Amino acid sequence: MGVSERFPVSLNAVNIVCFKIDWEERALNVLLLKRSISPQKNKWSLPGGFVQGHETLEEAARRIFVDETGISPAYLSQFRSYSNIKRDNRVINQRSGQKARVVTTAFTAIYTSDEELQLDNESQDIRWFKIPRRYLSRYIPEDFAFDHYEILVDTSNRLRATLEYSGLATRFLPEFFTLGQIQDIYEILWEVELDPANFREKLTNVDGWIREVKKVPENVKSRRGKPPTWYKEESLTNFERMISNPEGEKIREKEVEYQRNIESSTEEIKILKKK
Amino acid sequence: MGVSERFPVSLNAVNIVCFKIDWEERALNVLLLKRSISPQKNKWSLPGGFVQGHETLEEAARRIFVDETGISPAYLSQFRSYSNIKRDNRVINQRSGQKARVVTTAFTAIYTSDEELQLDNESQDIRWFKIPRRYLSRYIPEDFAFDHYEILVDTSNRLRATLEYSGLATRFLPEFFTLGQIQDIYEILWEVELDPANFREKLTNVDGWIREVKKVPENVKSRRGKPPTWYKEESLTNFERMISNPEGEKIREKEVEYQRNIESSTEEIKILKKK
DNA sequence: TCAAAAGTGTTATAGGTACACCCATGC
DNA sequence: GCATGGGTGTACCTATAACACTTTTGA
Repeated sequence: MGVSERFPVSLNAVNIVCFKIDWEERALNVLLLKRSISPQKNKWSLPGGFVQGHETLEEAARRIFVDETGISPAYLSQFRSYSNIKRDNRVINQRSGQKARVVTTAFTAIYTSDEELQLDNESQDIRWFKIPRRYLSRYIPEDFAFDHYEILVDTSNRLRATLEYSGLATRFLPEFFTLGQIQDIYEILWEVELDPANFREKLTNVDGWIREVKKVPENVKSRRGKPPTWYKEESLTNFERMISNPEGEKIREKEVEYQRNIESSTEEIKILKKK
Repeated sequence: MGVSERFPVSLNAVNIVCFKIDWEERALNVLLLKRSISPQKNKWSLPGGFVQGHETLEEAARRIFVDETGISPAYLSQFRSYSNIKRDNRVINQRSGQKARVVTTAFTAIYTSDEELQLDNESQDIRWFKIPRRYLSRYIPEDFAFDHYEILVDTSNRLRATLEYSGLATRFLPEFFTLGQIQDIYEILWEVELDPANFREKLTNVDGWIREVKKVPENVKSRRGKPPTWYKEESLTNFERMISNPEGEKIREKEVEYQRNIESSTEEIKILKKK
């Protein structure tokens, strides 16, 4: 059962849900690995692994993600921990047959570049998958390892909901960007069309989020149309007023559903109070 | 270091930040325990303990909270995990001297009733502490165990910020409540005064959150003034438009600061990408 | 009858939505 | 010139904020 009753052994893992924008398809993508080792061999999974004794969850997430994918995320932040007992309960000592359950902490990551992915030796395939808001199952693998499908769905719902009241959108963009590109992020993630005039109005009324930069960044190839004003992120603020999503009701419903799920998971056990 | 390099031992704990409203003082309170065991003996701490192998984090949080306090929370939801290596690194085997680090997952809990607290044998004192927005240190103990002060501050900032776009306020109230009581929650947590007329307007425009109930609940002692309309929570929605906090800027700033902190904690390690 | 709490109404201002229009550039 | 993406202006409507006012009760 554990090292002792007092200190039961459980293993701490992390999993990284890494998003990027596919600019050609105008779609949100997520990075998945096909496992080549047991358990759950041959199934698709989120990048992840065990936390070592000398590192924080955040450090583990970054280390493991870089090791398993060959790329480095521009943003990495804790989402929540998953601890269903059945999610992963494995033998940790072949001789004694001792088993331990695995608690994983899911991280939301954002990747902004376009480098080549590198397979490590625990995976047989690595790919970006399109994750649309609807009919998700048509675009992603059927055979997910552990509870990684659930983690993916929770994380992407939260990501979409978060855009309404935080400046996370700019984390999908390079250092210098235009207002039109911020609008693109919102349109791609929400799968809606927004009025450019009103959207810009909204953006320029958010304090402390983005700052105009005078010089045009290098490596910008000129194209048709008026040259845009360039901006850079100042700080990742939360908004005073929401940038409201025309399809927001559906996304907020999913967040409500999610809340109900994580709450009900505690209702199963009834404990009598001491008296 | 661990069971093996592959499966490093780390201990999973939970801590519960339990809030309630002190209606007499019109203040937000948090429940703290004074430890009577090592480590960190005689320091004040959040209720918490180790997760057993057969239970989820949520189940552990509820079990431990009930055991340690004698009361049962009306709301319990994961906040985030804390994994600083120095936060708690303890000997788990006296013979071998084997040490293990403790990762804790903090939970936000809300208590709505007023039953008597029960001390268990690992604590020498249990008390509700007032946690105002400013000059917090004047109201809470100086000697906090582990990183519990940090957890308390993060959690209460998040709680205050969350009210702007979610219906969490009703979780501080009993099954049946009035619009005035919802306003009280906002006023107490934000330490502001809100216009009753405009506040009611806002509330009645939120879909699916609260529902009018025709009958007057029992045990309501009549008092001066027009008898109020009674409501009950329908579902814990996220709002389409924020209920904006006149002091919101300061609270949002704290959330931004917090975001910066948890992000920068990953920046310390630089890892070269494989090529 | 008056104080207290709940609840309604009114007005000025700010914000949101829809849409027409202007600007600078490459082809 | 004209298509293209960037950007401004305006009219209309809704939301918010401030505050006066009415309703219903207990003492």
